[in-house]
Amino acid sequence: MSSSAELKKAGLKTTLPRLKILSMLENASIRHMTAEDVYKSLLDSGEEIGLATVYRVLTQFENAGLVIRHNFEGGRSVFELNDEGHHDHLVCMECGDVFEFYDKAIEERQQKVADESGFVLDNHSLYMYGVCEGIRKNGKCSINKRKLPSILTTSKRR
Amino acid sequence: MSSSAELKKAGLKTTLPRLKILSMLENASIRHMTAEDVYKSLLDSGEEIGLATVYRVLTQFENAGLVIRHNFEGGRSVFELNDEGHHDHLVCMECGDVFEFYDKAIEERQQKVADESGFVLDNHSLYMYGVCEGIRKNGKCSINKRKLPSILTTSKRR
DNA sequence: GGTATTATTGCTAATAATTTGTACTAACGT
DNA sequence: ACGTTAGTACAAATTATTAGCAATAATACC
Repeated sequence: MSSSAELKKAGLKTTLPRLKILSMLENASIRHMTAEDVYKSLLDSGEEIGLATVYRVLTQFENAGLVIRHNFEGGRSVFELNDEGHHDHLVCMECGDVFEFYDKAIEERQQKVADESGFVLDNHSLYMYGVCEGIRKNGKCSINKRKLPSILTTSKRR
Repeated sequence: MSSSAELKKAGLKTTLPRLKILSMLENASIRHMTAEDVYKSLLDSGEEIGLATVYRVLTQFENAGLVIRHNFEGGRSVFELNDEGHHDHLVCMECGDVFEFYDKAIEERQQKVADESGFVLDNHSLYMYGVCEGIRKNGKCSINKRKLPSILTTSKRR
C-alpha cells in the first residue's frame, strides 16, 4: 500500500510533511527513532520540515495506530512503525540497539494475571535492559552498525 | 530498622531532609509517588523542604537501592519504596491505582528470552495498563480511596 | 562539648523535551 | 480553478527535572 493510501486509511490528509515522515520511518535503517532523529534525518536528506511538525505528526500517527511510542529508560520517546504484530523489546544499554521478541507464554501469563486481578487490559509495555552478546564478546555490537540512538548518548537524564 | 540506620547502611548521611522523605515514603498511604507528591505531602504535613532537594534525595535513594523509580505512561517518574521483592505493575488508567504482582512464569520466560538472545539482563520493566474491576463495576474503584496520582490527573501529556 | 571541614540544602535560574498560539499555506471538494 | 478548512512553521510557552552557588548542617578532630 502506498504511503498516501495508508494516511487516508488512518483518517489523515495526505500532506507533504506526513508523507515525508511516514516514508522516512518506512525506509530508515533505524527502526526506533526519537522525534529528533526523524527531524534530523529529514533535514539531512535535504527535506524541509519543522520540529514541532514532526512531534505533531508522530502523535497523530500514534493515535491513528500507524506508529507505536515507547518510553525506554532515559525519558525520551522513541517511535516505531506499527507494521509488525505486537512484540516486546530488549534494549542493549551499551550499544543502544533494540532487539524485538514475542513470547507467547509471557503474553498469556500477562492476560491471566490481568484476568485474576479483575483488570481489562488495554496495553502493556515490557522492556528488558541488558548488555548484548556483541558488546560482551567483541566490545562492540556486531549487529549494530548504526550510530547510537540519542536516547542513550545525548540524554543527560538518567 | 530505624530510618536513620537505613540511611547509614545505604551510605548516606542522616540529614533531616532525607529522614523526612524516607519516613514520608514509609508512612504514606500512597505507595507510588511522584517527586512532587512527596514534596507536597511534606509541605502539607507542615514540613519545610525544597523541591530540588526532593528530586536530589530521591535520586540518591534510587542509586542506593532504597527506592525504585518507575516511568509509567505519562512521562513523569514515580518512586516506590524498595522494601518488597521484585514485582511488576498493573496500572488502572481510570483511577490511577497501581496493583502489584509477581509471576514466576513471566520472570522465567524473560530470563529465557534474554539467554537465547545472548543478553545479560540488568533489569526490566513490565507495566500493564487497563481498567480495574472497581471502575468497571461501580464507576469508581472500590479499593482506591486515595486521590488520583498526579501523573494521571494533572499531566497534560499523553 | 566546641570548632573546623566538608557534604548537603534551598533558592533561583537553566535545560531539555515537548506542546501551543498564531499567522501563513496547502489539500480537497465542488 | 477556487474557496473552505485543515495543516504547517516558527516562536514562545510549559513541564519535569537539574545545575550553580551561597547559606547551613553534619561528622571528625581536638
